[in-house]
Amino acid sequence: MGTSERKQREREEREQLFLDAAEQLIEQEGFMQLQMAKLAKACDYATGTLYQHFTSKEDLLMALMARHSALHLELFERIEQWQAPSRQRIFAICVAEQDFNQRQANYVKLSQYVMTEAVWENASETRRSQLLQCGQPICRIVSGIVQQAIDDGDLDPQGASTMELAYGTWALCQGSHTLDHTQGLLEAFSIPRGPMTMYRNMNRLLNGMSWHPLLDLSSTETLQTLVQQIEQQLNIHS
Amino acid sequence: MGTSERKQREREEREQLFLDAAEQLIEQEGFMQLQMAKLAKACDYATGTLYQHFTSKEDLLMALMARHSALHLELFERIEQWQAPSRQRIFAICVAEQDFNQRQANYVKLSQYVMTEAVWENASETRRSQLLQCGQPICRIVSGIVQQAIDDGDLDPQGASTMELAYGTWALCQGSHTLDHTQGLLEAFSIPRGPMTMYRNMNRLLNGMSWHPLLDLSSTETLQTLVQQIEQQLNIHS
DNA sequence: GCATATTTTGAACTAGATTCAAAAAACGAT
DNA sequence: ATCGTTTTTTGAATCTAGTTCAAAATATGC
Repeated sequence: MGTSERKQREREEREQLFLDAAEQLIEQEGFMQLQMAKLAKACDYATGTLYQHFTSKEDLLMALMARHSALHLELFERIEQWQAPSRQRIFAICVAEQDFNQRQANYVKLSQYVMTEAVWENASETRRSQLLQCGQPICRIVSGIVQQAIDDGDLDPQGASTMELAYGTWALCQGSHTLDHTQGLLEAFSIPRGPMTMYRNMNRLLNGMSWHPLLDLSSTETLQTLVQQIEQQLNIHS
Repeated sequence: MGTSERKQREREEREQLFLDAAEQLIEQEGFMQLQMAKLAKACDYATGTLYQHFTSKEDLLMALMARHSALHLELFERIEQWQAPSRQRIFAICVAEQDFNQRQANYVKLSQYVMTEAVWENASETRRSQLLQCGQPICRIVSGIVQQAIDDGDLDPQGASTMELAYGTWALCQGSHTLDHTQGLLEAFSIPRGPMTMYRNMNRLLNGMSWHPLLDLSSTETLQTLVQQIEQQLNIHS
């Protein structure tokens, strides 16, 4: 009946309200400082009400992550639409992500935290699969680019599945961001901070997949121009 | 004077005792279940005593990590001693790590957790730099292998620092392990579990660095043989 | 053997997540 | 509109586990 639909909608709205407020609080004082009671009060609800939406604090963090990944997806969709050689498109993902993560450092940390057993295991099963679902379209887009490369004859998979190749780029991105965001690590090993290191390594990986056209890494210029081109065309930094 | 030396030693011994016990408890029930009071009791000490060694629970987890990384280092040292072409040696690190992490799944999770802001920021500064120090010899060894490759003419850095190249392999390993250990992730994206995916991607990266001799990835056989060879020669699975 | 300094102890303190019985609100039938 | 019933909200009470600290125990040096 009609009333229950409205209720459902109101419930959904309240959930978004909680998430909005959580986002704001995290913005202000970092996600470690987030407190359930404080959050509830900030929304003029009782603590218990918060627990009608999220089974635990971890569940809430994960919900936040899931919602946030919609923004992330948007990025990928922009690249999906972009008409360009596959090699540029796959690299564009890396560039877009780098920029995205740069600006949402809190979220990189949060996602790192959420993927931890400590958090993962304390969220509801529903939430976990929701979050995994969020990855699906992204996965589809990346696979699509790999597939395009194969179809265009730019990439010979040599027996590897499209997923395997996509996984490689993913792992490299993931690992780079993790290392990047670990306090003091780059400094301890005197690795220059900044995206270029990761860009170069990504292109090495792509070259190693024989993903044409290969990029010449001996010139800093070439890569920098490429990055700028991508940033402009995709309207990154917007 | 003599007495204070003995005291120092006893203190050190007790610290190891705590860490041993913590290790055992984690073995039994996972690191999330570790409780300071329980741990102290298990060692027949009061809770307060535990806090004379570790400023917080996070500090303890980090100490555990630091100690554990000595085992990790051992692995790297075995490879450092190993006389072989640089390309085999750098890949051997990957193989050895894979095996190591396979068997110490708890530690992969712990290290993932420890590198989280939530933990990192709650450990003492001393401990943090201790942990970073632990990475130094490993870093040195990997850099050494890269350097060997350059000296042997197997690798043209094309202007990249040895650290940058080492960083690439590190990030790929790191990222792969993170993804591997995130519950349900591989399954959600139907990526076959097992080390071969990561081995192939690592070799793609190395090929992309033009690290000679390049490995032909079109044959599963070749790679598998290589892995077996490395495992035998390094006496992995021991 | 005694005065002083150091170390250990564990009960008390604390923070903050979670629960749940009571109160309030919504609902639906009369 | 009224009343009995169901659903939702509330927030004080509960609970867990990390951390502290004053008192007790032990060690040290004279």
